[in-house]
Amino acid sequence: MSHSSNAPIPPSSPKPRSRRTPATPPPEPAPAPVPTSADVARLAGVSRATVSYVLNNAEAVRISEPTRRKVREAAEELGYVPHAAARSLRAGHTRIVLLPTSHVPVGPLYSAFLNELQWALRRLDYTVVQYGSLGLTGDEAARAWAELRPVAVISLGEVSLSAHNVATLKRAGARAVITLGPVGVPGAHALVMDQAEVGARAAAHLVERGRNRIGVIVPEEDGLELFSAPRLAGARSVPGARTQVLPMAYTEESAAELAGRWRSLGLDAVFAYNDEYAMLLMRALQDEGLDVPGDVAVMGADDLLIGRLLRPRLSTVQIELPTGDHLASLVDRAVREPSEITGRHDLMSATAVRREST
Amino acid sequence: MSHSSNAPIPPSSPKPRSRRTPATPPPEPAPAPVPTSADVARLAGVSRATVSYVLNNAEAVRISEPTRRKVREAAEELGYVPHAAARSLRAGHTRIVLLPTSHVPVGPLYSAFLNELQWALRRLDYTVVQYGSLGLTGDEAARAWAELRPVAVISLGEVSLSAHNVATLKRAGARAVITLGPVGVPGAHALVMDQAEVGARAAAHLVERGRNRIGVIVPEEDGLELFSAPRLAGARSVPGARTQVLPMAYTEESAAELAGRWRSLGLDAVFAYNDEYAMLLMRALQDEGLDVPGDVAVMGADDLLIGRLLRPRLSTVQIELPTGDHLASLVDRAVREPSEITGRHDLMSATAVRREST
DNA sequence: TTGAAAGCGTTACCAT
DNA sequence: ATGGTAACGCTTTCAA
Repeated sequence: MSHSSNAPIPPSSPKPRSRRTPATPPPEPAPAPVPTSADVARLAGVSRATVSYVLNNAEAVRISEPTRRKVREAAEELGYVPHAAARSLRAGHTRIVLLPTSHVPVGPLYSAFLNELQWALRRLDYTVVQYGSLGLTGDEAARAWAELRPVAVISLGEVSLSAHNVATLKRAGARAVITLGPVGVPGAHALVMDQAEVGARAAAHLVERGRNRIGVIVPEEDGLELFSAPRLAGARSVPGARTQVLPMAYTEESAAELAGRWRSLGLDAVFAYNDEYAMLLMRALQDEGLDVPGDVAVMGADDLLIGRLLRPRLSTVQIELPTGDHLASLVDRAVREPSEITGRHDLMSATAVRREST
Repeated sequence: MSHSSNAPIPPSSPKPRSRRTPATPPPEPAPAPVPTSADVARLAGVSRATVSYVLNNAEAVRISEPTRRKVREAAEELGYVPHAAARSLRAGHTRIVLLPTSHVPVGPLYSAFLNELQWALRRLDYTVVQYGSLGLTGDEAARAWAELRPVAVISLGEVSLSAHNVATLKRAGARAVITLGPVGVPGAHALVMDQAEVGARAAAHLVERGRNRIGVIVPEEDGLELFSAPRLAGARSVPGARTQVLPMAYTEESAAELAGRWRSLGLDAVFAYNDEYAMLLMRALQDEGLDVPGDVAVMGADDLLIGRLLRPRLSTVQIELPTGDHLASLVDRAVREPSEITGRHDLMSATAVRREST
């Protein structure tokens, strides 16, 4: 186990030819080797330890000003940049927050939210790794994520994690595994954002307005079930509401097709996945000669700006989301003191907003 | 400024059998140590080398089936997951593609594009690291990115890189530094997506339709200058177009305010940043009693679906973007054979689409 | 067929 | 005030 690597090095010793792994014979243009702290040390005529101290502003040890300058200049000259992987290997932990991504944008509201979250995490000095997990099982995903040794994982529910998967991640060093989905996973911090409430508010509102034969628009696009399924379930759960599932793609054709057979459906209201789908369908219904809300009440969700620009103005479900900063600091707290935050935390609230379309 | 290593996270405490450095006395809840390949080897009664061979399906060496099973079972039992950082440290390179992010969503079109790109990269087995670079100078950003030793960097232009910065990244092992912005950086692969063309097409279309006093809507939101500035410049460059800059926020209030003083501006056309801003303004103008396109022609950009749902239907600039797959494979080629792809590649084309608003 | 050991780049202890 | 050195977890010759 003795690592007698580069033995006592005279400051003037010539630089070794090639330090790179000779895995493959250098094709032709020998790639210039990445400068290491050892290179800096050699150039500055000091030890690697000293380099580390200087560059990290270590306070435990005192380094003379001339030495500091020498080291800094050497680093500058070589264009030295420390190696994050080596550092975290040594440190025993990373600052990686892993964010699994579904492969379809789930709408402007959540895109903005996720974006905000990333920024907030970045501000707290975390490194956000976006990990696409298309079609991975819980086991596969957990393994793949664990390889990166993230200090935290924030899952929206793209993959359904078992308690065992959470355990795998924790054993790999994750101090916080957070689920944002409707369902809590045993062992994980559950920050509940239950989309079911959205559907429930919408349906309840429609029932209140005297409608009870409610069509529910479910996007045909893949990857949205995560949001659309709970919303549908929520709508179904409302007493007095007779719901009917209506798949629709986010295209004019699909909307026109649905609108074309609308009269035969015998519905007096519709709740769309979100305001965008609602707008699309409402336009198609109007083009079909139907009156909104006279013939059919239309309800959207997410309270997007476009809803207010339509005529009639779109009734919707307004969603109160935590700010990215808030969630980020929650994550940060969970990382610092894993035991502190636990159990379910409700983060989302939904309210029906009546405008003119219902 | 960021010393991610000196993070306020207590190092994992020592295992009873003392593999870890007993730096600090165990706080309280001794976190179980992360199992390593050595642990697997010990449990399976083989050497670490054998473990590596088995788990990586090494073909150079033949391991007996019983041994393989023993190793696999041991790994399973311990929930062993290899450590990506250690692996890439040893390997001398990573599969990280670094994607700097601006802190504001630049619109549905580009969000979707970036999302697609991430997926395509993921499919090619790259790890996408989203790196927020708010307010970093080129030097700072290059350093921070280089620490991760990404094999490729895809910059949209959030930070302006110098040739020196590109050199830093390459010296840190980046085989491809790709800029998607309008301007090429010396030393980088330039995949040009020049937003100026969008503005030029829009203005040219308006001039063709007999309008020449053109207002150009520029978002007040931060982080969009990256796109809006070139679009504005493009519009200005069109002969015969007299342009006027009109800052506007993406809110009803801002739009109403602008619409309120519209008649005093003496304009006969407007080109908005994108279809969303166009929709917002068009509604405000209509509410103000102005006729579109009679009193004022309205032109959007990005050819979003909503534009086709409006009345009058929104004229726009359709943008032909490369698919995420295409760009990903371009990146992949650049990584595999850095010399092959070089120089400027034009990736974007823009076409004016006349509907009813102009 | 398997094992011992070197080394990737870093940092932190313990000597000078 | 500095420098030697071990160790983080992994892969890969080289020997046995």
